Amino acid sequence: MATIKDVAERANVSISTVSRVVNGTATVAAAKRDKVLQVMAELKYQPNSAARALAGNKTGMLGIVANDLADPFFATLLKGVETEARQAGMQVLAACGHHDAEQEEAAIRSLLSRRCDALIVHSKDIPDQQLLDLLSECPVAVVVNREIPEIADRCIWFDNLAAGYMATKHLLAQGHQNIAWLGRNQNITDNVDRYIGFCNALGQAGIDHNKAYKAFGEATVEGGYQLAYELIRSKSEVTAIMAYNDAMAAGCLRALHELNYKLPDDCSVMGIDDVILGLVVYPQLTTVNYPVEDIGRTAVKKALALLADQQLEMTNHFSPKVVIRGSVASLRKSVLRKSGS
Amino acid sequence: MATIKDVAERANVSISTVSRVVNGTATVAAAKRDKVLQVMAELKYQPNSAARALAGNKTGMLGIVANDLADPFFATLLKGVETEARQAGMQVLAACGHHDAEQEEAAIRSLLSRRCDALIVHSKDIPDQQLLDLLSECPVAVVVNREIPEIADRCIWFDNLAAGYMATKHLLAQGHQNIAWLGRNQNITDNVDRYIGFCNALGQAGIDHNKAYKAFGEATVEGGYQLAYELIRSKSEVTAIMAYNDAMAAGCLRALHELNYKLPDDCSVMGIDDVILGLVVYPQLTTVNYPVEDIGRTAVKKALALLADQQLEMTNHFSPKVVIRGSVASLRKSVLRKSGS
DNA sequence: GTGAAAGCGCTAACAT
DNA sequence: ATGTTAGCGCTTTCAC
Repeated sequence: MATIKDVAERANVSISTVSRVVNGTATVAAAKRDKVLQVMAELKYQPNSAARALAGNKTGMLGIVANDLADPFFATLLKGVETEARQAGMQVLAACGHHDAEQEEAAIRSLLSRRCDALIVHSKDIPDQQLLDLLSECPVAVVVNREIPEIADRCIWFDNLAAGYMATKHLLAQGHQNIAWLGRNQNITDNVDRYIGFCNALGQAGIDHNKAYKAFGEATVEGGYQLAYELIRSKSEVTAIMAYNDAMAAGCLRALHELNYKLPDDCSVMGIDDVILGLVVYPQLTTVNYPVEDIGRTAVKKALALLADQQLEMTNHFSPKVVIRGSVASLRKSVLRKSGS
Repeated sequence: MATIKDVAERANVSISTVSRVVNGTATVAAAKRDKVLQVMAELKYQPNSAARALAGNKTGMLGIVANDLADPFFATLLKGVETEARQAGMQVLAACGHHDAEQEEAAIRSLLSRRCDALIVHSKDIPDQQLLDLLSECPVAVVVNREIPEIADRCIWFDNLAAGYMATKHLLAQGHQNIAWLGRNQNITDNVDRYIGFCNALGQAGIDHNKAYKAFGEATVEGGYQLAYELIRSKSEVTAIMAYNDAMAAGCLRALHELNYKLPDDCSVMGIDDVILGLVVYPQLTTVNYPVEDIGRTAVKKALALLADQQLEMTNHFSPKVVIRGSVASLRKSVLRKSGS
């Protein structure tokens, strides 16, 4: 591939002049500029980013650590990040943690090694202190979906507790009392917080959450399916299911269909996340919106502001919002229907 | 961040020695090696990839051009690419084309500029010749989901025509005759090929495809929904819908539910792609498997082989496979049910 | 086994 | 407005 030197020689100018034309860092005589531009095209010149990074001490790359790129949740986060980064002329370098502490660390290290100008980190498996330690090597790092007190101003998170609370409140408002919790069998903060929100709402309604129906499994469509299938067969008095996330809720819906439940009247189902899955199931899922794409964009904005040393004040805390669709019915209606059949 | 020089000084060795320890390119006396290792840890040394790339003339980066990272299809492709790349110790650099020729070109250029060792390209909007021209600047490029005669050996594609054909055959085998085609309103080869497959199957069954029911719209859940809704209301004699992809098929299912169709008996629906959406809808979608993740992995393997100058012979052509789930019923059953109601 | 030194392609002073 | 030059941090000969 052609280098800046090749271009300079062919255009009879110095490499500085070529550099100026490429970067627009200073004015160049029109004739020379045109000649350079022409030669660049002829030679299909593409500046070497490695050399640029080395000389200029910035790479123009934004690193992002996610868990699993195929998961709609991370894919959406990534999209938000990419959109915003591209607008700022930066490239996104993605590395996967695969829900594993060691791989998460390796992912961060490789991004560090690439000298990304900034890092957006989604990590659940590395302990706070170790993460802080790793990130201390990075000029700018923003943490998403996690709150670390020491760097609270560089954390962007979603209020999972409020999400669990609001979702459950919504179910209670529809008259449901026998509400089951379909949880995730993994103690990450998301899960714990949503569950606490669930318990709080129940407690406030005078329902003892210890007596609430609960089942725990994998946070996937399949996990939700299996859990719901078992639960409903043994506890037919349950009139509403609060799932940890939309994937589980979708599995849940499928199980109920298979058990010939008429939805949503025979049983209401509520999710949290608001991913695309909720739009394709029938009935469409009533859920709580988790603005992932927005979070991704905000994380990048924050990172860019930090890079530019602007103290740009912005929310780093996103609140949930209930999205009403078709999977939750009021209990009254359900009961009427049941007694009628 | 610490440099190789810092490490060398602190360990009382030359930078060459540090380099040797880091890369294992030559044996170093045990004592020195240990000292270097220790200092590296103390200083949290991370080799600067830019400098490495510049000096070593390879970046260890694999570039991938996709359209939209949030689309489950590309997300899965990306996952396959990432998995395979990571095993080979390479990092993935993603750039988006956003279904637009100019942006696709910009994406490729930026990847070229980054001096990726190899490129995996998914491009639909750039004409063959221009794409060849762009890729000629890249040491190794593999094209996915497209066949360009000049570089056929570096193309990995899926037989869309066979997919359309097999899917339609499946519908015909269930006795359906009034089959509607829910197509994409954009002439990319995928769409055209699948449609030709559809027509061929129909023709073989003695059905004039010109008279077949057709509707075209956006290849999304929403697009499928709207199209199906309109189509079914005006052409109730349709007993089966062949959708361009799973997303449209999912939208289709929703429309039918809303029209109070009993599925799959009142109307069968078939998709193509086999993405996660098909597992959450009810009934689960009968579709044709498109092994995207596999294609992603194969593309990387091919790229790596090319990099290593191995002439590794491998399939660069993936065939479809029908995946039978619950959204297609045999016509006989449907008719019986209809006359009985 | 180890160190010195020459680049890799570029940017950013610094001259002119 | 333009050219010269000194690095950026590393790999890789080439000597010893």
